[in-house]
Parts: sequence; structure tokens; C-alpha cells
Amino acid sequence: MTEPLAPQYDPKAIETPLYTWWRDQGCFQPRGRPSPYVIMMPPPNVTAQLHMGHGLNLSVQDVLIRFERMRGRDALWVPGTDHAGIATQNVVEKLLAKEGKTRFDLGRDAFVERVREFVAETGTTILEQIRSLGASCDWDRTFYTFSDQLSRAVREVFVALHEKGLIYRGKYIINWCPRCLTALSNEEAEKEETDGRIWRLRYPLADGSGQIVVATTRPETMLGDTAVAVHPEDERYRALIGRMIKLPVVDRLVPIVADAAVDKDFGTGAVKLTPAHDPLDFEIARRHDLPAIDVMTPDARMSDLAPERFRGLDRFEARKRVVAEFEAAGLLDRVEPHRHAVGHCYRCDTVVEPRLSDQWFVKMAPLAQPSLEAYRDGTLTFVPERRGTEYGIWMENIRDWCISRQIWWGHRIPVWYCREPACGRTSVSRTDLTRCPGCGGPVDQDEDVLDTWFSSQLVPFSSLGWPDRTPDLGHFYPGHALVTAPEILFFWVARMIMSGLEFMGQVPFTTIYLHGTVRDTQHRKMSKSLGNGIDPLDVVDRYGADALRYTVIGGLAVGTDVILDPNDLESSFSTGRNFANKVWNVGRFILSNLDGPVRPLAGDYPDVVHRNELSVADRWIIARCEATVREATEGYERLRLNDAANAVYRFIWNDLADWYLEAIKPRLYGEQAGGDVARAVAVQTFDVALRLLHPVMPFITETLWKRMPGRHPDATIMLAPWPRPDARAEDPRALAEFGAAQEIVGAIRSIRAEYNVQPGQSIRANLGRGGPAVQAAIRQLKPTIQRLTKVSELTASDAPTDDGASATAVLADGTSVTVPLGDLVDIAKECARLGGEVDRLRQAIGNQEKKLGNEQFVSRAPADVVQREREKLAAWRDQVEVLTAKRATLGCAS
RNA sequence: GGGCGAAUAGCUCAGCGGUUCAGAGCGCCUGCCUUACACGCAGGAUGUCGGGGGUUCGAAUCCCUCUUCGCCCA
Repeated sequence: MTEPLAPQYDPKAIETPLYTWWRDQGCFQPRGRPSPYVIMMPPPNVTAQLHMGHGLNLSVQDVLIRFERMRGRDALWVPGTDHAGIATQNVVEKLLAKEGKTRFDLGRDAFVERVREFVAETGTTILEQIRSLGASCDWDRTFYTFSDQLSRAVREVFVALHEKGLIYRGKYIINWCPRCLTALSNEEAEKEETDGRIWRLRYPLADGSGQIVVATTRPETMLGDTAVAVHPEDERYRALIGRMIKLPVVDRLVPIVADAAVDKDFGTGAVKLTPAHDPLDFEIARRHDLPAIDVMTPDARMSDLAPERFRGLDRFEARKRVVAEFEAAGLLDRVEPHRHAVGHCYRCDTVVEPRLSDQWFVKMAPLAQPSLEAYRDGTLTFVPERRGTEYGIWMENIRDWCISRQIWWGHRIPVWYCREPACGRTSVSRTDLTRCPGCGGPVDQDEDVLDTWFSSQLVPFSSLGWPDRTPDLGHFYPGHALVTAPEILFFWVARMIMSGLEFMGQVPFTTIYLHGTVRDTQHRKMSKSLGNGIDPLDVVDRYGADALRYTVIGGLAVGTDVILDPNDLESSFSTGRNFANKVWNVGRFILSNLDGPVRPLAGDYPDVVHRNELSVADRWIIARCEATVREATEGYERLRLNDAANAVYRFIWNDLADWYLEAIKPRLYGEQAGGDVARAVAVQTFDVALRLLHPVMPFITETLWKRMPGRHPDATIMLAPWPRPDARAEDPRALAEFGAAQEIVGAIRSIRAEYNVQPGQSIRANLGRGGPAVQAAIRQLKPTIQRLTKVSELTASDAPTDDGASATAVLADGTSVTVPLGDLVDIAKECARLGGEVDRLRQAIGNQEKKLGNEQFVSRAPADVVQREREKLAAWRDQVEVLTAKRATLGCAS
């Protein structure tokens, strides 16, 4: 640990061993303190590979958990994986397809076994990948939604809800994926804006006395039509209500019915009713006692209930044929383009087919009510706020949740049907049944499995041991923050809240942080199929986890997306990488300038540094450090992580490195007295900065922190106390005085650059007598100013210089900064430059005079504002005076 | 169709309910390998804060409207 540090930060040499060390030391585990702070990781799918979305999501969680851990909370971050029913089944089916097999060739048991093997092999890959990001989660508590423990919770919840009458089975229109061959919930059927068409079809009246034109976006479903509906108050059709239609193509007689659910203004105002293939039609049909004819097979081909010539045709092929037949018969009124939202399967993007089928549902309204309350009464906080509005609207319009899936990979529905026709009893059971509890006859378990989210929603308590009342459950429930992407607000977050309230009586977390999405420079979501993804492991490999973390956290304003360029990782992550290197070198510089014990800055020690030993620069950096503690702490607390990260960035780079370390070099090198004090201040403020930065950049901060003097080998920054604000460190005077010195240095450097003074060349400079801050700066920081500007002789005098060939700048308070430059000065150029300044100021003065001459402003604006504006005007007038005097000296033409 | 959000330097974004707020990072230009860092140092350029209207002494900042883009829900 004492070998010299490399001039460039090399994350590779550090990160993996450090992560292992942390883990071995048990740093990621809670310590049994009284105030827990808990985050549940949104479990990635067992089939998932780490992508930047995870990178962002995990970085945020780790920042929060590390922050709270350092603040003394008993921090627990629980990792886990999701068995991901459809997704995983799809993956394995694809593998089988390569062998020319289907899951049906294997049979259910063998297939499930096959998936289990697959998961056993690859299911934890992503968890290992997560480690390379530095995630400080408690691996001993890793959960898996399909483990025995969590499966028990799933079954308990199903049975309990059923006992409460909140789970029912019925024949309804659900979203069906014809590729996955399963039902989907409303949330899983993602609406996508699609350019489609409206076909207007003529339906002749049965008696040949006329026709009615219906509008549809799915003509093929007319094969299953059982009625035509119009609005009861629609004058156009009133006379037709009750008459019969002879359906073309299928030659079926169907009635015209009236129902208020029909939208008079859509299409022609007359709709065809296909109860087996449309939810609204289904509702209307129920009210009118109309039959439902299912004309499609599960894979969306025309079924035996369609006319023979259509049977076996794909739905889109059937659409063309139906339209062609209408056209041939002269019954196609017209076709219009139409943009509408079409449901797509969220796993395979196939167009979802509304389909009539027998499914299990959860009755949601009773569960939603308390969850809505928890939002309204402020128990739940959404970040950003507007997500709460979405949540509220969704809860208010809650619809029942279709939870059965016709797949094989998942929690099988714990329902058994008696095979004895005489009994036929349906049993819902916590334990597996082999005999009917009623008649003792043989039973068959329901074929379906549960929606994956049915188990994910339980994670906040099932991962802690529920339904057993474990110590973990008592200590760590309810949790605190939930960090995820807004896409799964309804899928997952809302349902966790509902189940948490139902089964634990308390919301599972109180803060819901919904971060943005990682996109490419064209603002497209990163995805495998677009090939615009960024592999976080690749980024970590090249620039280190800290660079990745700083880049995404620092660039993440609340609720906005993170834009990264997959084609230029260098420019995407250079901010983070460069900053890591800066931190490294600040540490390297400080450490390499420690030649002995470092005096403490505070505390009851004989060698403690007394306040009167501190220079202005020392007091300035201490005050700046203090301000940074406040800013960063507030940023983390308010989940404005970018503000926190950027505050520390500015402190380390712009204050500590650019100014303070430069200012104290003479003291460190022994050219000036006070080296020991400078070392003490540098060590102390850097130590604070490392702690403030640790949540965002854990590896580099730990590495440097451990090398700071007097550190015990087992100490870790992860458990170092969070810096506390200390009002005694505030120092407005030091801020003003050092600020004045910074201004002076800036002015002289500008002049040097303007006139191309060689960097090595010394110059002279004179400062006019300015305000108190400038005077104090000259008195106390003269050597620093000279050093930073390479000025050999710095005078302070209001007397005009004898050398007219000089360049001049003027500070905000009217202090003139004059640099005699002899031949280097081009008088004409200097005159023009100063003239430009004067013009600019005069214009500002004019505006300011107008503002202050305005009665309304002076009387209505707050007094301190007016006062400040007056001072501004006075300062500008001073500046003009100084500049015009200088122009006179140079003999500039006015 | 309904609801919501965004539009600020070449790029990505801050600016958290009005009067030093016109900023940061990256990029760009100039000069420097100054014994921590060229992943660096110093200096510099760039924006009628999407258009229009309004409220006000004063508006990127509040209100209305239009345009463009994005998200959610029907």
C-alpha cells in the first residue's frame, strides 16, 4: 500500500481486488444498527446481459446506499434475479429450435427441466457482471423469484387472495400473443402508434331493402360478426334498429342492435360486432345476449368456424381475402388511411390479438384503493413528481389483472380440478393435491402458470423471508427507496405497493425514484436489435467503473434521459475518466508532499493547528470545503445526484487543484513558512472531498483514502463518517479576499495571453488601490499572486505609471491592473481594446441609469435590490474613469 | 382523441416559482511537455434562452398561444 502511485490512474489494477476485499470484510452487509435503510434491486431477468440501462439503474442505487451507509444507517441493498417466464421460455425455445425441436416434442416436465438447467448455468451471469460496477449489495441475501422460498410466498398470496374473493376465473377478452401462445396483461400489450387503414364495408339488409356501412380496422374479424350496433340516438340509423343483416362472405343473418357504447362519430357510426375478438364488442354482446364466434386458432389462423376457404389462413392473409371478396362483390365502400395504437407483445413484439378465453384474474379495485390513498396522503413520494400523477390516474382507472399465462416456465397456478364428473370440484390449495378433498377422486392441476410479475410484486417482503415472520422481515420491512425505469411503474412498482399494503399493512418503500432511459445521440433507446447499445463491461474495462458511474450520475438530471454515443465511447465517458485521473493526481500530489506526521486540524491534541496559524488561502479552501459539504449532502438527500456529484467535481478540480494546491506549493517546498499547516489543511479537505465523492466513485476514493496518513489497514471509507456541516468553517471574509486575488490573477493572465508574453518571461504589474478585499489580498496574498502570474515586481499605487506603454484591465470594484510591457504593447491595439471596454461599460451604465431613474423600480423593487443596483452603477462608473484615464496616458485618440 | 413532459452555445445538459443566470462538461481556437496530472495547464470564441402575445418596475425563469419532438393512456 505504500508503493508510489502511477502518474495515470489505472482502474484495472485496483477495482477487482478492492471489490473482493470489501466483500470479504463484510462491508456490504448491514451491521444490525437500529436505523435501517433498505433498497430492493429491481431483479434483472435470468436471461439478461448487463446493458447501460442496468448500469444507470445500479449506479443510482449504489450511490444512495453508500451515502446512507456512511451516514450511519443500517444499509441493506438486496440483489436478486427474476425467472422471467415468457422471456426465458422464449430463449430456451429458440435453443430447441436450433435442434429442430419444439417444447411440445419434449413435453412439459422435460421442457421445464431443460429451462431449469439453462438457468442454473447462466442465470447468475448478470449478478457477476453487476459486481464490476462496484455495487455494494448484500450477496448473502440474493433472491430469485422462482426459489422455493419465494414460490411459497407466491402460493400463499394466491390462496389468500382467492379466499378473500379477489381472484376469480372467467371467460373474457384478453390480450393474446399468437407467437408466445399465451395471454398477456394489459400492461404487457404495449400500444404502438401504427399506420393502418379503415375499411368501410357495405352490409346489405336481409330483405334487400338497403344497406348499412360499417367501419373497421380489422376486416378479417367480420367472419365472426354476430351483429351490427348503432347508437340508440343516432338519427341516421334509428329506423334500422331491430332489422336483420345478411353478412356477406359468410352468409349469416345477424341483427342490428342499439347500444349507447357505440361512438356515433367514429367511422360511419355503425360498428360490426365481433364478440370473440374485441373487448368492447364483447361487452355489448353480453348486454344483448349475442353469441360469440371465435374464428381464430391460438396462432391467429382462421379456425374451423370460419368459412372453409379461409381456414388455416393467417389473420393478415385472411384480411386481404375478405377485402378482396367485398371489393369483387361491390361491397367495399372505401378505404381510408388511419393511424391508431395497436397492441404488441412486450416480449416478442408480435401484434397482439384480442381473444376470448378462460383466464384467472385478480380483482384490483379493493387493492388499489389503499395504494391510491398512500399516494394522496403523501406517504409515497415520486421523483420526478409527475410520475405520481401517472400513478394516481392508473390507480383510479384500475382494471382487473389477468394473471394466468399459457406457458410452462413459471409458478403453476395452485388450483386442482376433480376428474370425477359427479364431483367436479375446484380446489385451491397451499399444498399440492393428489386427491380431491371433496370426493377423494383423482385431480388435475390447472395447466397455466402465473404472470412473472405476480411473483416480482412480492419481492419487498418475500425476499426477506415472508410468509415466515423472520428477523430480517421485522428489521428491514418496510424499505425506503425504489429505483427503477418508468416503464415498469405499473408492471411492478404499483403492484408492489398494492401487495405490500395488503399483506404487510405498510407500503414497501416511500420514495420512488424513476430515472430516465439511456439513449443514443439520435435519442433512440439502446437496444440489441438496433445495435446501438453500449456494453458497460466494455466501458469499465476501458475507463473504469468510477468513470462510468461519474458520467451517468453527473449527467443525470432528475427525470431526464441520459444520452450517450455508442460510436464514440471516448467522448461519452471522458468526463468521468478525466475526473478520475484528476482525483488520482491530486491525491498523488498531496501524498508525495507529506514528509512526516500530519498535524490535526481539530480536536484536543498538543500539535493541533490553531486558527491563527491559518493563512487566507487555508481559510478559503476550508470555507469552500464547508460549502461543498452542504451542497453535496443536500444533493444526495434530495436525490439530485448530479448536483451532488458536480459540486464535489468543482471543489476538487476548480478549488483544490487549480488554486489551493498551486497557492501552497512554496510552503510545501519549504520556500515559505507554514508547510505543516498547508499539509494539514490539504489532507483534511481532500479527505472530506473523498468521502463526499465516495458514493459516486467508490474505487478511487477508497484507494486514495486508505493511503492517507494515520489510516488503520482495516479502515474503509465505506464506513467512514459522513462529513458534517460546521458553521465555524464558514468564512465570508476569506472567500472575498481570496476571490479578489483570483480576480487579480485572472486579469494579469489575460493580459499576458493577449500580448503573447512568453510563459517564462517575468513581468511587472501595478494595482490601483481598490476596495478592502483587494487591499487585503495585496497585503496577504502578494507572493501567491506573483507566483501564479509570474510577476517579479507587484506594486500597489494610484500614481500614474511613468511608462505609458502598458496594458490595463480593471476589476469589478474599479481596481486598475496595469502591466508595463514596453515594446510588446501595440498602442493602437491597446487603445482599441480599452475603447471597446469603455463602450461596453457606457452602454451598461446608460441602461442602469434608466433603470434607477425609473420611479416604479426604485419604489417597488425591494430595497436591497435597488441598493445593489446602485453599487453596480457606481462600480461601472469607477471602471470607466480608470479606463479613460489610462487611455489619456497612452495618448489614444478619443 | 385525452393527459404529461421537453425546446438554452456545434453536441449533451444545468439554471430548483423574477432583479450579478446567460452557465457546465465535451468539442473548437491560441499558447504552453511550468519537478501531481497533455486523461494536463493558461487564455479565448460561440447563444435576439423555439416563434408570437401577455402580466410586471423587471421574465430562459410566471400566464396564454403556435410550432416541433418525446412519453403515457384510450
